[in-house]
Amino acid sequence: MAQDDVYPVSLACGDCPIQHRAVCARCDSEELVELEKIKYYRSFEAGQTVIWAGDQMDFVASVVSGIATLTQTLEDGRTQMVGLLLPSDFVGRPGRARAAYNVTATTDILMCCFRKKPFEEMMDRTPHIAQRLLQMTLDELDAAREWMLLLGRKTAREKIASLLSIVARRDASVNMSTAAARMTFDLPLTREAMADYLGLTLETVSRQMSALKRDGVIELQGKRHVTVPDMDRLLLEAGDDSDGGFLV
Amino acid sequence: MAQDDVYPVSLACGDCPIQHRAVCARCDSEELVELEKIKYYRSFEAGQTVIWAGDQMDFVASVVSGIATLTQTLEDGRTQMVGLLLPSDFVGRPGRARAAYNVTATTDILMCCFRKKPFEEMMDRTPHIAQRLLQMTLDELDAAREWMLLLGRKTAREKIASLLSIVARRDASVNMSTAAARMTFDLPLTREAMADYLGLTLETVSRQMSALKRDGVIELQGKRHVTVPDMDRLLLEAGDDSDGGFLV
DNA sequence: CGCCCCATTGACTTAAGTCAATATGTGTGG
DNA sequence: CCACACATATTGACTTAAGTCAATGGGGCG
Repeated sequence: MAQDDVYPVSLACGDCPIQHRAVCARCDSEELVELEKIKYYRSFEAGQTVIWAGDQMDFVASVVSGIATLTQTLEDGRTQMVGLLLPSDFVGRPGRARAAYNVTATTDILMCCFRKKPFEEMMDRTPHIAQRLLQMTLDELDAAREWMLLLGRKTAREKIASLLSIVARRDASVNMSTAAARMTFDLPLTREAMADYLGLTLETVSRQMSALKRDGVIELQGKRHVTVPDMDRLLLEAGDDSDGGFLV
Repeated sequence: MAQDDVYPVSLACGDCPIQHRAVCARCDSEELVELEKIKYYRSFEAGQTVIWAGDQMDFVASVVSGIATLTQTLEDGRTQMVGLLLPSDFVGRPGRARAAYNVTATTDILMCCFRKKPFEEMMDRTPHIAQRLLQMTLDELDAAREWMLLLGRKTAREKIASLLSIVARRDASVNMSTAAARMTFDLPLTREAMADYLGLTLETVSRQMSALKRDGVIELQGKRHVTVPDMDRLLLEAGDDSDGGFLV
């Protein structure tokens, strides 16, 4: 397992940027005191592996800042990303001893880790945590299913457009900016990571990015900074159901 | 929405074939009494639609017997299966008013429905239910992620072999038969449903089934009855990690 | 400056899709 | 009981989207 920085990061739950969205979101102050006792922070640099599939895992964690990926691989090296972990997302499964997926830091990340045993015990007596985790897991399942539609049925161009709109939407929600017609954001993934996300090769990703640029759907400043002049156009290219209506 | 049979089916929880695996698995007898009050049964014939994506959904349910599918579609009709519902699987999401997916009965099915409002209220005060549902949802998420690897990175032949081994494994677990070298089972899906599951066309499914037959990996009795002379061989064709080791 | 990583582009191959004809099988009514 | 119709499945011929292999380009950092 990769070496991580273990310099003492300290952060009171009350000052935590993800407190309102993380697994602890519903906890009252008493419960937070209890969580403080079993938590510790770890940070990883961009590119580092947080944990390998199959490794013993004695903690569960929340991503505090940065981006990490969950990937699965076939023996011959083909790899598929199966999760994109953003701030407030949860890593690990209570009741499971070993990691099921590779977790890799895509940017520098900070994770709030809970020792697994005490966390599990606490979950058994704290419905707030189990309820919140259930909600988050159901959301992830919905995301996974939308992703399955993308992987199984969309063309390369649609896949790229879908990924770009997902990143744009998330970026808007983080920056509290309203979803405008024209949007600009950073793409936190390499072409290879995009390919692993979308079930494509990196060459195809590159070609389709160029094609979308040529067709005026996107503009590129450098490799990673994207401007979408017309979000509706992008959404159309993504091929999703027109009514971007959200299910409640 | 399709017409369903509402003839009065009645089944005490104590006699329920899925009681030990369903969302109510952890409930004590007192809790079961409460559940009895808010439950009712509905049955659907093979081919019927249980609910359309977007429809109001005033119940959640467990599949008691039979098989149903969850599908998602693009506007132009491309469809992708995103869930295969077997006995004891749960349908619907507490806290959500409308169905997110199309639910279709593949065989005749019986569902144990709970009125949504009272079920949600009960969930809030009954940790056993939320805990069990969390466990089931985490299992589904794992299955969805394995499926994503299949959709994104496997070849048509590997996809078919994977589906066959999943069905074989499930069949074995239902029949309590040990996973033997030689196995025989029914394939409860049409070629089209298989294609929707695997992100392929039905022609490709047909061709690959023929190829696996020609190569001696499977034998067919009629369209739907499959014999696998050597499960290890099939697993190999599925391309999964050799150690079929299960994560706990 | 030059190296390294990441990305782009081109030429060619191939797996899977499309369109279409044919086969198999099942249930219904004459 | 047969024959017809309709569903489902198979197979063939051809097309195409995406993959592969390989060369080239460009930006950032020591």
